[in-house]
Amino acid sequence: MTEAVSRPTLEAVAARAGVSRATVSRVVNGGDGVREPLAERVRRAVEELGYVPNQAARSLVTRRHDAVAVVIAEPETKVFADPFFALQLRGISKELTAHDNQLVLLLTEGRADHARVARYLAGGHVDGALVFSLHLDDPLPGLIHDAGVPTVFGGRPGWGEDTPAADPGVAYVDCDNRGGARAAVRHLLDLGRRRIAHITGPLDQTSAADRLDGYRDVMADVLGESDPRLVVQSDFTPAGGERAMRELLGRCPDVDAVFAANDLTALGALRVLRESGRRVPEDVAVVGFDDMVPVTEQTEPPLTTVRQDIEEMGRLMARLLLQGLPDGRHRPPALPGVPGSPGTAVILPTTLIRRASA
Amino acid sequence: MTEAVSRPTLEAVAARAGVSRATVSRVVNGGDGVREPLAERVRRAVEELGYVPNQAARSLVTRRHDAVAVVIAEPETKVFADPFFALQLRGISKELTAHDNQLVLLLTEGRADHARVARYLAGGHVDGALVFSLHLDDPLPGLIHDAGVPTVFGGRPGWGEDTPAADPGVAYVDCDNRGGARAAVRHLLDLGRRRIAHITGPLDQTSAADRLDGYRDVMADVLGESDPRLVVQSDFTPAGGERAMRELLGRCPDVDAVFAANDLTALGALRVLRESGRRVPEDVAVVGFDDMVPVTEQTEPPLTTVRQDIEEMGRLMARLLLQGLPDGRHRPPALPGVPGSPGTAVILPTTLIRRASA
DNA sequence: TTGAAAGCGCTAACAT
DNA sequence: ATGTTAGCGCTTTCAA
Repeated sequence: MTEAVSRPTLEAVAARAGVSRATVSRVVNGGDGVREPLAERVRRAVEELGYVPNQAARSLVTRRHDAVAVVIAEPETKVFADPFFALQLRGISKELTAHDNQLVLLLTEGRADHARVARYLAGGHVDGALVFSLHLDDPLPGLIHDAGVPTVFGGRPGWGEDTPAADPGVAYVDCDNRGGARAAVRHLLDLGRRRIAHITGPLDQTSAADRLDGYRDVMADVLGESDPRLVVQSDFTPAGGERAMRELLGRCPDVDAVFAANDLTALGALRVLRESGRRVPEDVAVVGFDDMVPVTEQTEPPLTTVRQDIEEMGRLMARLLLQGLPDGRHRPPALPGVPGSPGTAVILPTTLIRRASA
Repeated sequence: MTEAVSRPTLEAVAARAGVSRATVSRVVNGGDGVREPLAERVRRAVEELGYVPNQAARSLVTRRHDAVAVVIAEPETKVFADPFFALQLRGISKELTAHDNQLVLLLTEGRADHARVARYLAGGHVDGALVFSLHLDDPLPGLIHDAGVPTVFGGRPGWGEDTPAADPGVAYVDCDNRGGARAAVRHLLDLGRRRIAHITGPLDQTSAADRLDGYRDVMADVLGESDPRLVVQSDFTPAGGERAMRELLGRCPDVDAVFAANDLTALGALRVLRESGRRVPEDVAVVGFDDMVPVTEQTEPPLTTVRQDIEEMGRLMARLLLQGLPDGRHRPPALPGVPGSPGTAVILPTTLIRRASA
């Protein structure tokens, strides 16, 4: 195995360049206030010695780390199976990189990991945290809150004001789940469908709950009352979508449209519909949510869905966090129209993308 | 946004408990050599103040971080699309967690990121690095080497002894790619097939090159000479597998077996074979590599493949790294039969799993 | 513009 | 068994 080598210190560079440590430090940190011939000597010494600042020492005095943790409270398998996270991470990664911050990905699966993550955050390894995929009863937000690290959540946090983690200052980025769901259902109604079913996501996540609310809004509005058997709970996965669709076909064989809580769910539903001999969209129209292009364009038929810009959500989360951080070298400009203050919520719009399935 | 709070220091805990800093430090780090009544007082003070050690300060003196970086030199999209990484990470994660080390995932896509990652490693954030998915001309190993961080590679590194990164001390974990490939091809021969094609992975990765070598070993051995048109280069993806299979069908319509470099490739090949009206395995037998269960069991027909224990590889990588680290509190016991010295290579066996496709 | 010196919060000798 | 003290490598006043 490659062995650890002992790295040169500021002191060594100073000695080599024949200057004081302070001068080297100045040059390394941008070089303001050091005259040229000297600065150049220092740069050469840095180069020759292969000097890299020791971050522990630096952080100890600056209290900055130029690193941000992304905490995902899902098992690896799920994280890696769902393109949603990939897109969000890509957005986050781009924004952080642009401001010279390192992304540190913290995966947690189960309670034991929670404590470890909390310790990591409280231990001062990072300047802030971006937190995802919280469920209603999740203890993680409480722990993170206690860790005292600036945090932005991905998706509206689900806890009420009476929980230990309640904090009027939570910042989060989300899309207009309820509005998007309304648009989807309205579209199905416009198509003349009346027996419109909804396959939900896990209802302990606000995104799923909000989409269900949107569905109900429109159904109640237009049809007065909605048949509760048309709603089946599921879990945002293709397998879950299959199960739900079977269940649905069993209890309401007359269903003529399905609004699936996300594209992966729609994928499963589509499979079962085909299996059962239903034509899409002739017999049953299907609408998804997310618009994960690799999924939606390869379904048979191509999926009509509610588009949200997932990568942009990631980018905004990162930007919101960086903005709120105490002065560092690398703060992005304030978001226009978005106060950088605590408690900010950014809700991105959704748009219906019409393809062939509805 | 949740604001940063200023955390209590050792000093504060000491004052509250009415003891010296050293005593608090001892208690916090295991409590050896502190008598009970005192220790308890300290623990209470820690609790009341919500004290968490500052890692920067601690690392500065101990030179330990209890954190390990996993560096993946692929774009996020690919990392998250390929279950391979998920499995490997799970193995790594389990082993690290068991020894109280934090996993820090560093994704790099492109040269710019390389420099950043190198700085991160050299900056002393982690005790070691686990590095994946290197291509032959990759500058990353050189940079990582210069960073002077103990490293274990996933897969045999591809660079020769003449490159800047050459180091007789590289440690890596791999599976028996060549042997596995031989077994696959031999199996196809035993089935009576003679026009056996191979769809390769990206040949700048040793795993792909080794599998190709295994294929050639057996073909040359048994058939004397092999038709070069039976080998098509691809890239380990389903889409690549489709392209390659089409190409293959075009130039050798008489092909009666395909050894695909991995399961994802086989998946694509299977699709094209079905499309072209070939029956599997009657007309064309197909063997994959990896045995990613979620893939292999859902193909039509179920895929015969060469199994490697990916999660175990991850676990071993982590263990190898931890073992080689200078004394810390959390070193795993030495691997039986595996010298913990630099330059260790662990090669895991592969086994042919017979399903319906060959 | 440059250098000297203090100190970030912690651990580990060394004293007691 | 407990306390005292000297740094770890860096940034940042403050003086020169």
